[in-house]
Amino acid sequence: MKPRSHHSEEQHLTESLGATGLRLTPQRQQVYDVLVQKRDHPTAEEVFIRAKKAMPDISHATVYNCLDALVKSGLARQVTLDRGATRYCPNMHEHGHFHCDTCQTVFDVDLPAQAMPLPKGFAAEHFDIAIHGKCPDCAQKK
Amino acid sequence: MKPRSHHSEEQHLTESLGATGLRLTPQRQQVYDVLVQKRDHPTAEEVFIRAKKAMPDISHATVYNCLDALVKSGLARQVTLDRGATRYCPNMHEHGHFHCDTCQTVFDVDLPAQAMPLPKGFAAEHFDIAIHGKCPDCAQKK
DNA sequence: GGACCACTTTAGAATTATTCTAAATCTTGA
DNA sequence: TCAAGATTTAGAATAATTCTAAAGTGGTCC
Repeated sequence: MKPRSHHSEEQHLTESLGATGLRLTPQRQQVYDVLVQKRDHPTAEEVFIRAKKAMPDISHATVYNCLDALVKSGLARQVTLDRGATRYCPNMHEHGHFHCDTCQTVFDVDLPAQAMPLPKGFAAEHFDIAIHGKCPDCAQKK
Repeated sequence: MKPRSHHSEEQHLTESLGATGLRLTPQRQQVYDVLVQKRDHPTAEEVFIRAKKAMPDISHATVYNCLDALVKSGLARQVTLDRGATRYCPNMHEHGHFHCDTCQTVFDVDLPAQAMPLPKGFAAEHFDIAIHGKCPDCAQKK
């Protein structure tokens, strides 16, 4: 048995997409790269703008399609805070999002393995935890 | 000292809005009533449609304005689930939202007094917890 | 007992976010 | 090589929200 040292990113994408019946395409790769390169929770529009730099012909609809594909395949998460555009995050580790109401930054924060006690019968598949407040810097500046 | 048996809803609204520098208007009252009468987490558009029945001249922008006023005054919460319209909820008791991916219903669920351990320095003001999965009925029907 | 001022509402236009459509392109397996 | 299915594309269409300017409302200070 050939030892696989570690999955390359490409392998990882191919497998995750494949498991959902989807293919890895250059556009999906590109959109994923954008998410990973700057983990600032960009909106679809921002992803579009960044992706265009490397791939000028990519279209708006494709970015939405790619983001959906990544989300469905468990490669990215949607982050919805308030009204306004949905944001995307490639961090699949269990975490929540802290939104600083002052500087508007979104931070990933580790959260305790969700022992969230739900009423009997509810079957949870996914938790979205958004916390609003002030980040350390803004809290200090009072 | 005159005993105040309990706040009337109107008093409650007037006080909460007042504390934020806002007035209780017939429109705000109406929008609040819509939220309280059917607690199914309606979107702004749905609130608009329902409010129009009792107040045919109310406008779209006013509904948004009223909802914002209620949220700012701590009389209602925004509920954002995935992409798509924001929903509103007059339940100010600490709770999270369970969204059934099958029947699309949104349930209020009690959650443990948030002992959510945040990294040092973060000052949380508000938690939004959305859980996706299957509600008891849909989970059973398999 | 009206003038004033700040707050609100209104209709509709404008903007923003997302989805849809139909045609062109690419992939893959037979 | 072909056909079927998946994907991308530009642009139109729709949905969600915000903006704008004008008109309405209410309380208060002479």
